[in-house]
Amino acid sequence: MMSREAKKNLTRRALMDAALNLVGEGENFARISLREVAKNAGVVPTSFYRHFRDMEELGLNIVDDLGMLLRKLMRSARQADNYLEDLTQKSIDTYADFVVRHQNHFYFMCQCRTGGTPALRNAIRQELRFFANELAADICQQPSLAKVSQEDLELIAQHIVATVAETTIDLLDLAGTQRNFRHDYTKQLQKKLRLIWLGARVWRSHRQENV
Amino acid sequence: MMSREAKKNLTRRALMDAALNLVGEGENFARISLREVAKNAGVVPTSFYRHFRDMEELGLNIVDDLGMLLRKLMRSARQADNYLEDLTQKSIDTYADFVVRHQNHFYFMCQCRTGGTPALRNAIRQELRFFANELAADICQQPSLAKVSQEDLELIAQHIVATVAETTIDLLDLAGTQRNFRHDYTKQLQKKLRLIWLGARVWRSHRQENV
DNA sequence: TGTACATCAGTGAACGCGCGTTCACTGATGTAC
DNA sequence: TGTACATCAGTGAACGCGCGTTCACTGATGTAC
Repeated sequence: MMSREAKKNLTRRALMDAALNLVGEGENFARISLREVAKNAGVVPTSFYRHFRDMEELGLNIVDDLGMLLRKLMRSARQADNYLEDLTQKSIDTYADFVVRHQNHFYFMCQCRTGGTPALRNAIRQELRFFANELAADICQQPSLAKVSQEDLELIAQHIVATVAETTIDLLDLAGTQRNFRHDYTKQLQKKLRLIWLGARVWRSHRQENV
Repeated sequence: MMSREAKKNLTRRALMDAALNLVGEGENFARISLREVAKNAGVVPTSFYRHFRDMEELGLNIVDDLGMLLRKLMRSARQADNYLEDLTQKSIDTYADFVVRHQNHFYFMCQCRTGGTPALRNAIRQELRFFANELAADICQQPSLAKVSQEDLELIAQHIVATVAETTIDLLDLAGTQRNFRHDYTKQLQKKLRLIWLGARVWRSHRQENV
C-alpha cells in the first residue's frame, strides 16, 4: 500500500494539475473556483483545505513549480554545446520546445504575470528576476560585453527575459492552431533579441548618449 | 432639463468609471461583478443591461476609451518640439505624466493585456499595434534608420511599445507609494529604449548576423 | 507478530450569501397633432 | 401653446445557482507496546 503521505501528495498534485488544466483550457485563474478545482481533481471541496488555505496559496505553489521548471530549463540550456554562433537561435528553440511541453504552466505565467493578485504577480516577477540574474552571470563572460557595467548587464538580461516572457503568449496561441507555428515565432523573437544584442555590443556604461 | 440621451450617457460613464475605480483600487477586472459595478455607479443592477450586454462588453468599451487616450497621447507627443536630442527623454516624461493622469485606464491595460478574456486581450493588443504602427511612421524619417526595411521598422516599433507597456505596471506601482518615484522609472526605461535604439542604428535588414 | 489506540486525508450535509438574469412596473422625456 | 400618446432609462421583487466555509464523521494508515 501507499503511505498516507504519498497519497496526500497525489491529491495535492491532482488539485494543482486541475487548476493548470482549467487555465490551459482558457479559463482565467482569478475566476476559477475552489469547488471547480476540487471537482476536476476528483475530490470533495472540503478536501481542498487539507492542502491549501485558498486559491491564492495554490497559485503560489504553481509559481514554485514554475520556478523549478525555469531552473531546469536554464540547466539544459547550459548543457548545450556552447559554440557561440547561433547560440541565440538554439536558446530560442530550446525555450520554444520547453514552453510547448509545459503549456499549462506557461499559460498560467502569461496570465498571472500581470493579471494576478499582487502576491501572485510579485512571486512570478521574482522568479523571472532570478532567471535574469542567472542569465546575466552567463553572458558577462562574452568579450563583446566587456565595456558594460554589472548593473547594466543585469538590466540587459532583465530586458531579454521580459521580451521572451512578453512574446510567450504568441507562441502558446500559435501552438494551439497552426501546424508550422514555430517558424514565425522564432523568427520574430530572434530579431527582437538580435536588436537588444546589437545594442548591448555598442553599449557604453556610465555615458549618456542622446537618441 | 437634460435630454434623455444625455442622462443615459452619464449613467454609462458612471458604470465604466465604477469598473475603472475598482480596478484602480486593486480589484481584478475578471472578478468584478455586474452588481458591484452597478452599486458603485449608484444604479440598480438591472439598469446595467440598458448599456452593456455583460461585463466583457463594458471592458471592450473601456478599451475604446484607452485607444482614444493613446491617440491623444500620440498627438501631444507630436506637437512637442522636435529637437532630436533628448527626444526619448521627453517622450518618456510625457508618457509618465499621461499614465499618472489616467491611472485607472492604465491599470486596466496592464491587467487585461495578458490576463483578460481572449476578446479583451486581442482588443488591447490591437490598440497597441495601431500605436506601434503610428510610431513606426514617425521614426522612419530618422536618417540613422535608412538601412532598415519597413517590416523591420514595424518590428522595432512594436518592440518599443511592448517594452513601454511592460514597464508601465512598475510606474503605477511606484506612483502609489513613493514620492520621487519617477526618477528611477524613467532612468530604467530610458536605458532599455536606448538599448533598442542603439541596436536599431546598427541594424541591417535582410542580413542574418550571428550573436 | 498482534493488539489497542492515535492520527488525519477525505466525506457529506448544511449554512448564508452574492451572483446573473427575468419580469412587470413607473414616471420623466420626447413626439405628433 | 396645449393635449394625448409613445418611448424607454431606471426600479424593485423574485428566481435558481454555485460559491466559500463550518462541522461532525469515517475509516485507512501509522505508532507504541
